[in-house]
Order: sequence, then structure tokens, then C-alpha cells
Amino acid sequence: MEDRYVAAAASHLSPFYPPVNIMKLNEPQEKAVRTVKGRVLVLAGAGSGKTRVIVHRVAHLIQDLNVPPTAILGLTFTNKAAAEMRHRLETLIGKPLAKQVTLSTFHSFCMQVLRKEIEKLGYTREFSLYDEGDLQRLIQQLTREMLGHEGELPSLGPTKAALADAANQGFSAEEAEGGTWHDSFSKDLYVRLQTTLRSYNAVSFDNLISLTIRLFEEHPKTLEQYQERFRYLMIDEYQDTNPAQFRLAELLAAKYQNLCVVGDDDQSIYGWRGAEVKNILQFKADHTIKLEQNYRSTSNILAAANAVIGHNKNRHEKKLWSAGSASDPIEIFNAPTDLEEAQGVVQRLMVWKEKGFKWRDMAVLYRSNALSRAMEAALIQASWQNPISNKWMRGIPYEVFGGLEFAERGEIKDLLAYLRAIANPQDEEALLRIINVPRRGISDAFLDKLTQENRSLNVPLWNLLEEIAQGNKTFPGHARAVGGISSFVNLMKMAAKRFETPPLSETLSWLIEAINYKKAIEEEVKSEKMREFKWENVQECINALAQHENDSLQDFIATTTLNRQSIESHTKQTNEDRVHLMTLHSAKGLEFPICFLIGLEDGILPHEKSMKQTGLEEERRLFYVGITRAQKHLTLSMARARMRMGKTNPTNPSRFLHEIPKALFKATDHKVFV
DNA sequence: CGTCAGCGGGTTTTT
DNA sequence: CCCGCTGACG
Repeated sequence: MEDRYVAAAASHLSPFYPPVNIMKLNEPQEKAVRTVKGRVLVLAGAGSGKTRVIVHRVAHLIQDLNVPPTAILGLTFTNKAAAEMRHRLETLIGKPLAKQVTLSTFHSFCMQVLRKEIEKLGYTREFSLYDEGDLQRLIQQLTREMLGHEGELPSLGPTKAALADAANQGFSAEEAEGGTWHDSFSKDLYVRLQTTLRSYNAVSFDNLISLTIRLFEEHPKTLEQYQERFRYLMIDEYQDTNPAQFRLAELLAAKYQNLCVVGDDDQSIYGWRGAEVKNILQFKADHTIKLEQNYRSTSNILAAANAVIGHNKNRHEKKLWSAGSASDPIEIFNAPTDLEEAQGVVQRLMVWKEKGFKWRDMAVLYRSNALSRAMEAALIQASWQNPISNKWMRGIPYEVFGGLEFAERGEIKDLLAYLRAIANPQDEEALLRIINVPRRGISDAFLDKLTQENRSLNVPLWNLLEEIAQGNKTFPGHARAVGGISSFVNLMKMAAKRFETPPLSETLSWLIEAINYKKAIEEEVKSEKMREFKWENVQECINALAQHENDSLQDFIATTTLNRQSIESHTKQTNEDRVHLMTLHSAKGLEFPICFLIGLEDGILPHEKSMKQTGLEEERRLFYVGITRAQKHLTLSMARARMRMGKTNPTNPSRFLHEIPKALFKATDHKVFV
């Protein structure tokens, strides 16, 4: 069967010069865009227009080669990168076309696939998605069960590492049995974890990938459907793929082999998550294209970046160059304390604002989420003069990306657990979380008894609860608990019915009322302020659901779990004029005219937990990624004393700072104005 | 069964 | 500093 667009795709060989959209690219960029058949490796240095190439390549396929947008699949690692790519594609080819292209993270792509196909693997479509926290609690529980009360949970370090490794390989319970393990406890725990998830009708983040692989391997017909649909596959940040993701990509590309991978070994920063740089270094390519001209940064910034990354031994030599001017030197300041460091950054932000930059042109990047605290405090306290109205404003608008905060709050987790249990009553984790919230007189001891019983009978907890509610099972002396369970079961049944019909947000409101959650908060929480805060969060959750009226309950839960930002960001308009705060990891793939890297101290960057040699090189790459986010101006900062875990400790400047040639930077006082 | 004080432990990074 | 957990008590 000869598709129209397959024939058309060969037209890149014709003398026809493709229209407008790729005219402004440099030679290797254009080559990358026009090489649409076969296995293409694009080695793209930082700021070399990698995203631009991907987006133009998609546009070229659609507009010039008549490839249907639905035949293109672009995979990224972070939601932010996927969103950025979509945004840029929209400006290039318009929303209607861009919307039809599948651009998503590995995990959400797999989620979409499994939503449709998971029944082939023996799960139901209502399966739950467990985030890292859910998984952690489950592991804890299983560990306790396995060790009994004797073992005082000995060093779980090696075990956790072994579990992570198996997960990165994408092992199923059966595969784990045959795999090589350091110790049998780790293996048993992993096997037990996988089988328990399975019995809960639940999948972990890693399962999203591994189950999709299994689906494709066990159901060649299904795989073929996806291969037929997605004939053009592109993977961004390919250096970050782990073994499972690698397998998945190869499966999808196996038939047509139109696989374009883009990446940079110098920006490999997910080794801790099982990423293997060798995937990009050993990629079997029909065409290899190197992008080495940097368009993003001034030559000072680029020179600093090159000098820093040059200290890594384990890398491929490249020669990033820029035609740009030297411009300002990099600024470095060392403040007495973390608070003053934050104030120094805020003062500089205000200077740039006065010079005409938008807040959204500026970003503050840091190694770990905890570092945002002091920054936020300083941003909230700042007073600045609006250059247009000349009015004095209190607080600089900012947005923190990626922090877990909102989704991690107890009340949100409670409500989501309700939704999860309603959608998937087999989700024991969710069930146990909310069965006694608010208090229904069901004690932990009683629940232990029940879980033990359902394990030995091999009956889902929910079924047992139903039995109890119907009076088929009696527990003399536990009248209160039995009563609580009955009302809980009835409530959940009623809720499940109600959630079948939209609007979902109204049903959630009903549920919150039905469980008297407001009263529960009022009884639980002492401080008036906290109560208000929590109640606001509950309202936020309703609002978030209202934003997803067209989705099913399951879709809402999945989106929320896969993209924590999504549950809170709907209130803030995207693209609002705010300073961006984020970790170095989530900044990858992004660029900002004005960049601040804060907390550049030994122990933070490089992080104390990764001071071993290989770890150190990854930390350096992280620094490199940070430096290369800056387009026009870069400020590096540190503090001589920093509050950590409630204690203020002296610190030393990051060893990486010594790797920047003196000629490239200017040391300044932390205060801009006195 | 629920509450509350006291304590010990832990901070990388993301989906 | 901020949790989650524990164990004693009401």
C-alpha cells in the first residue's frame, strides 16, 4: 500500500528547493532538516539551534513533503521541553496543524498507548499511575512485611540502587527472576513490588515504559499499528535515554527506520536515572550531522562553558564556536549569607528590569529545589518601581517550576487518592490512604487485619470491604469499624456513579461536602491561617478538575501525576511575565537572556553526594548546562554561609569556578545599591 | 480508637 | 527546619 506521503517524502531528493521555512538555517542545520529518511544522528552542541532544527524538521515534513502531522512522533524527557517545542511549532505552522503532531515525554506517550492497549496485558483501563511517593510507601510496606518486626530496616541504600537498576532495565517480575542480582532480598522485593502493583491494577513511572515494551514485544500486530502510524520518529536529548527507553525507541522505529535522534553527550545529566550516554555515542546512523555553531550566547559565556566542560575527560571533543560579540563579562559575586545572596540576585533583577528586560527574560537556576526558598523570600519582599507607571510595586512576580509542593500537599494527595480509588477500586494504596480520612473509626490495627486476610485469601481489599458492608462478613467487637467501612463503601459506590457523568468538578465538590472535608480540616489543623490555606488548596483542586472537563477522571489523574505543574499552573496564565525559578535539570533545553546560577558552592554544585569521579563529571556537565542557558548575561553567585537543615554552615566556592578563565569574569559586590 | 508530644532522620536532580 | 513515626495516655 503506497501512501501518498511516503512517495512525497522521497521528494527531498528533487532539485526543488523547499519553501520558506528552512531558508534561514545554516548548512548543517538545513541538512538535518532535509535528511528525513533513515537513521539520523544530530550531535547538537548547546545553543546550536537543536530545538529549532527539530521544529523545522517537523514543519518541513508536513508542509513540504505532505507528511500528515499525525504520522510524526517527537519524544522528549521533560514536560517543559515538550511544551516549549509545541509552542515553537505552533508559531511556525499554526495551531491546528501543530496540535496534530504527537509531541510528548516518553512517559506520557506510553501513558497514551497504555490507555488504549493495556487490557492486552491483563490490566484494566482504569489502572492507576503511582508516583514516586506512592511507590516509596509501597516499598516500605512490603519491606516491613518481608522482614517482619525483627529487622530494623537495615541499609536500604544498596537495595534501592538495585531496584532502580532493574526498573531502568524495564524488568518485569519474570525477567527479574532470571536477572543477576547482588542479593536475593533486593530481587525478592522487586518481584514482590511488581506483582503487588499488578494486583493493584497500578503501574509505576518505570512500568509505563516497560509495559509498553512488553505490549509491543508480545503483540507484534499492535506494534505494527504504531509503526504504521508513527513513521517519523524524533527523540530529543537522546543522551538521556535509559536502556528501557532505548529499547522502546528501537521497537517503534524497527519497521521504517526513520529515526532521528538529537543530543549532546556534554549535556548528559540523567546518569543517576539510568541514562546511558553510550546510546548516543554508539547510535547506528545512516547520516550523522554535527551542529557546532552556537547562536545563543555571547562569546564570553560560550568561552566559559567550553573551558569548564573541557575539564571532563570522558567526552567527545567538539568545537563550539560563535559569531557573536564578547559583550559583558560574566559577573560573579560572593555574599555573606544565602539571604544576602538572594537579595543580591533580586537587586540585579531589578536593574535588568529597569534596562527594559521583561521579567520573563530572566531565570534563576539552582542545583536543588531547596535553594528556591531564600530566593522566593527575597522576591516577595522586594520593592521595585514599575518603569511604565512609575508606581512602586511590592514583590517581583515569579514562578517556580518543577517543585513538588502543590501535588505533595496532604489535602491534594487525599483528594487525588479519593479520585484514584473511585476510578480504580483495586488501588489499595489509594484506598488505604483515605479509608479513614476523615475519621470513620477504622483503626490501623483493624486495617492490618484486613490486609492480611485479603493477602492470604488472595482477594482484593475492596471486595473484602464490600463483603463487610453487605454484612456477609462479621467482626464481633468491631462494630464501629464495620459501620465506618459500610458508610465508606456506600459513599465510594455512589461517587463512582456520579463521576460517570460530567461535570466532574461539581461531583468533586459534592464529594468534598459528602465527606465533610472542611470539617475534617478544621478539626485537624490548629492554626487559622493553615486551615484557610488548605481549604484554598482544596478549591484549587476543584478548579483544576474544572479545567479538564472534557477529560475522563482517569485522564485527569494521569495528567496530574505525569505533570505536577499542570495542576497548579492553570491559575497562572502561561507566558505571564514572571521570573523563572527552576533547577538546572529542568532548565535543560531552555534559554534565557538573563541567567543567574546560584548556590555555586562545593557540596551543592558539585553536590556532596556525587563527588566520586563519574559523579563529578556529571556535576560539571550540569554546570555546563546552566552556563549555556544564558544568552546575553550570566551571573554566578554563592554565599559564604548557608542555612541547611536548620543550621547555618560555612561554605566554600564551587571548585568548578576555578575552571573559568579569569579574563572572562568580573567579581562584584553582592550589593548593587548601597 | 484517637491525640499529641517527643524524637530521630533526611535533603540531588524528573517522569 | 520539616517531615513522619512511635509510643504513652485519654
